[in-house]
Order: sequence, then structure tokens, then C-alpha cells
Amino acid sequence: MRVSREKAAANRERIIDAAGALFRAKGFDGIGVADIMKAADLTHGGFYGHFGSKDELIAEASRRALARAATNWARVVADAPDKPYAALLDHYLSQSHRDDPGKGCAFAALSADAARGGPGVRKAFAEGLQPLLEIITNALPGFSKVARRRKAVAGMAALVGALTLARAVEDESLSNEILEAVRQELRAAAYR
Amino acid sequence: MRVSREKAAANRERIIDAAGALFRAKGFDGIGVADIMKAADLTHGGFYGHFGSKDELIAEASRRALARAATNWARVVADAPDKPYAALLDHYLSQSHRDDPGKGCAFAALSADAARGGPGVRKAFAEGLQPLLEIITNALPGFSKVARRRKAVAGMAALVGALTLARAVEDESLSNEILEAVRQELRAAAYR
DNA sequence: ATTATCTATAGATCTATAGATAATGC
DNA sequence: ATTATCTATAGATCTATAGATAATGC
Repeated sequence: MRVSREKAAANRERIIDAAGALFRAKGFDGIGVADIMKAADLTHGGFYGHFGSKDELIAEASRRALARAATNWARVVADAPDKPYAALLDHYLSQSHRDDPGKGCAFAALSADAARGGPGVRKAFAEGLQPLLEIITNALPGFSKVARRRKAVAGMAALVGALTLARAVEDESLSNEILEAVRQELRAAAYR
Repeated sequence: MRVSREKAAANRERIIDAAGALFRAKGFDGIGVADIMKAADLTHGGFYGHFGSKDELIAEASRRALARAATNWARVVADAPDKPYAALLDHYLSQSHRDDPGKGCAFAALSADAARGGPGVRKAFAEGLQPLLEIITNALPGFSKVARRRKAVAGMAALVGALTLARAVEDESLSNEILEAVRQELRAAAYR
């Protein structure tokens, strides 16, 4: 049955959010349109009224998840005005973040998938990365602007790599070692 | 037609190598058994004489690719006895490495896929990571053993994250900036 | 009358298996 | 006789579409 224009817009949002979580948990190729629609409490066929293709949803869900990361980071930083960068590190490199990819950072969960994807997704990833780099650049203490930008980019890479590796290894003590080592090294490089 | 026992063993090797390259290029879910067998110049049905399942091949191809990374790294380090760590950074963070995932580091290409995989793959990733960490630990100059291990783990995370992000972003100058920033920061952290 | 959603299905693809084939190795 | 490979196919799943349905919004 048909629903109101307003309700239809809300349904679209639910599809994007469901897709964002399921893609992060299972990868772009690991979940189908039908299961995403089921998670959004809609039927399979209704999907193509909202999106032209699965690729279109992939790009849209990526944009959404990456933008949400930026607002989360901004909140974390704002809540710790004295040591914003350290707060970011603690937040990102936590065990709870590692253990719940579906709600976590889309860069850690989906960058490898994006690298194999089309220009649409890869554009979303490039545009989604810049705000996070700016947040880190501004959160870093001291140094010149150029040095802070460089440290921000390198820090971002270390964060993403740490979470990705920590999730990939079966060995939990190795996984914890990765999170802890990156936290200590990045903290030392910033507050040296 | 049947082939000799020796030839059959060689066929198995070809399947593993083809799978290693195709998995890195397209992900575990992005390539099928039939296409892997075609790349190995064999027919689809023959696969199940060599492996019990696709998952079994995923674990085996991961072990192979990760072990090969260790021998590559050992060579790079041995070829630059004065600055082995810097040589490793230059080698890993090159544009040619970024632009050819199929022949490159399996951690950068497949860690996110492995994180979603079964215990077999994740065990292969845990066991494959240790040799690389040891190579970095030994290549790092100065510091205590504990400090070098910590720097090795953090460095590995930064390398993997850098390559993954550099591949995910459509923007080439941003991609190059990532490679360059991580190279400079890791070099500075080691040879400070 | 328009349109958001649903039902049903086409067509492609994927993993896995069964049975046939033909060369090896006893 | 054994067995590595091939042909053919079953059964599941995936993207995308067509046509029906029913509530909204002019």
C-alpha cells in the first residue's frame, strides 16, 4: 500500500541507515538489496523506487556514514577541550569500537571495499576524509599548520590501520596490543 | 583428462597463486571459484578435488600471500643494511604498490575482508602478522626492545592504513599526500 | 490521478556435487 | 585400478524489472 510523501522520505532514510550498518558489518558484496530492505522493514521490490541501483545506495550510505563520523568526532573533541586529540585516540581505539564494526568508523570497515568500487564511492570517501583530517589538524597541539596537517594524515592512517588489523587477527592479545601501541605512539608524537 | 601426480600438485599451486592475486584485487566476495579456476587454466569442477570449500582456499591463499610478504620484506631489509626501516617505508608506500593491489600487501588489501571471515582466515592473519612485526622490530634503530616492538606495531598499522586509504580516495593528490605524510612521520619517529 | 509499496519473476551468477573421461602408476 | 580433471547441473542467491495494489494529494 502507498504511504504519505513524508513517510516515504522516512523510509528512504531507514534504507540508508540500515545499509550503512549492514555494509560496515558485512561489506558491500556481503549483503544484498533484499536483506537491506528487510532490515528497513520494507520489501525487496520497493528498493528501486528509492534508488536506481545498489551502487547508488552504496555511495549514498557511504556519504551518510562518513558524515556521521565527522559529527561524532566533533562532539568527542568538543567534550575534551584540554586534550582533544588524546580523547579522539581513546575513543577510536577502544575495544568496543573494534567489536562493533556496524556502528563504527566507515573508513576502517569499508575503505578496502571502496578501493575496489566505482568512482561514486571513491569520491564519497575522498570527500568524507577531509573533514576528519581537519578535526585532527585542529585538535593537535603546537607545531606549525603544515606539521599538524602531516601529523593528522599520518595519525588517521594509523587509526584506520589499527582498527582494521585489530579486527582481522584471531589472537585477542595481539589485537589489544595493536590498539594500545597505536594509542601510545600517536599520543607521544603529539604531546611530545 | 588425468595428469601426473606432480602436475596435479603444480595445478594446486597455480590455483593458490591465482586466488591470492584475484582475492587481493577483488576481495573474498568479489571473485568466484569458477573465475579463479579459469585464471589457473582449469575447469570449475576440478576445484573440489583440491579444496574442500572456497573458505579453505581463502585461508590457504591468505597464508601464502602473507608468507610471501614476509620474504619480500626480508629481502628489502637485507638490501639496505644501513637504513633498513627507511627502505621498508619507501618500498611499501610507493605509488606502484598502491596502484597494483593484486600483487601487493595482503594486509592492506584483505584485512577488512578477513575481519568478516571465519576463524580459519583470521588465524592466518594473526599468524602472518607476527613475522612482519619482527622484521620491523629488528629494522628499527636504537630504543629498547619494548619500545621498538611498540613502534613496529604502530608503524605496521600506519602502513596498512595509509595504503588502504590511498586506494580508497578518488582524489589523487590526497592519495599521494597520505603516502607521503606517513612516510615522513614514520621516518621521523624512528630516526629522530 | 498519482505514486509508494508489494508480489512475482526473469536472468545472471555462485557454491557445490555427480558422473563421465582418460592418463597415470601399480 | 586409481585418480585428476572435465562436463553438466542442482539449488541457492543476487540485481533488476514488470505489473498489481491501495492510500495520498490534487
